[in-house]
Amino acid sequence: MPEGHSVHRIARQFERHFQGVPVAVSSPQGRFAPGAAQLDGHRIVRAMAVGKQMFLEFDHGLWLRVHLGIYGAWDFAGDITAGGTGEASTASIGAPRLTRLRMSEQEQLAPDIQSFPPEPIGAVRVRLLTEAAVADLRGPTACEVQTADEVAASIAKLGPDPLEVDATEGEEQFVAVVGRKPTPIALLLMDQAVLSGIGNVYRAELLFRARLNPFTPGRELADGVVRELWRDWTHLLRIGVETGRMYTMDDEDSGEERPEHWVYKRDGLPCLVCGTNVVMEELGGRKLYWCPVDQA
DNA sequence: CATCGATGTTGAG
DNA sequence: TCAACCTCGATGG
Repeated sequence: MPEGHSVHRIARQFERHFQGVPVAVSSPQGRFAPGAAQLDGHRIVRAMAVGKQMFLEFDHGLWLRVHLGIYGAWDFAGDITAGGTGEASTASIGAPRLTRLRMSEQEQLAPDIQSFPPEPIGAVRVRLLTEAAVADLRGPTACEVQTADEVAASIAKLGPDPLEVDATEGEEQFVAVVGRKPTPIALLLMDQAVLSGIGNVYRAELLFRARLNPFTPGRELADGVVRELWRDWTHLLRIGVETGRMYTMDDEDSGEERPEHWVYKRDGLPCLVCGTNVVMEELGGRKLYWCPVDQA
């Protein structure tokens, strides 16, 4: 479920609380026991997010690759901080508070844990445990140990992630690929081999913000329009990573009663710009929302 | 309390 | 094209 911004935030949590210290790796559920044994006791030296995938590098050269899929989630607990760079630690001067934070497409604080480490809840595929913090992974689509070469191969299959690649190179690559595809732009934006990290919410919102017809073939779009899509995705992704929310309306301070999004999940409701009813259609097995007038 | 559907991807057919 | 993966909040009876 999470789109790219969440994965960057999760990687940030690992950098902040798990990097540089020995990590006990286990698989309470059992399904990942062999992989856990390969990593157990080593230190995490790097956490990297590329699109919707996260890669944790350990000090002996092996990596953990995780993709949350549609309902995977990380639960962090212990002496941890929640959220963005500017937020203060929850640890007080005295005993650390035992915060519990669930990170999936949404982030939510759960009631503090009573003892550390807490018992695993449900089917925990992998548990990463340090002296101060614990991370439990549940329901992922992918969770595997990789060599550095395998990591490189995984990343090579992915289109550019604006926060991971050189901005100019990423933009040029995206423009070049879109420019030769007959595929509807709505499908290209969701194609992780073309551009990394966009999911169904950001897809619909980016297309509306650009006032683009979702069915326009990539190669029929002017380069400038495609560049603007890249730049807007970069913009929205940055906001998402900093806030933990999928802000797409650029006016957080306007009325409290405003909808969260321009068109996503607003089929049958009036377009916020022109009043025409937003429509929904299945495309490539996913629901696509757009305004038939503003995005004609 | 049962059922549905989801911000995703893979792989079978 | 569609089921499977196997979680969990929202919805309805």
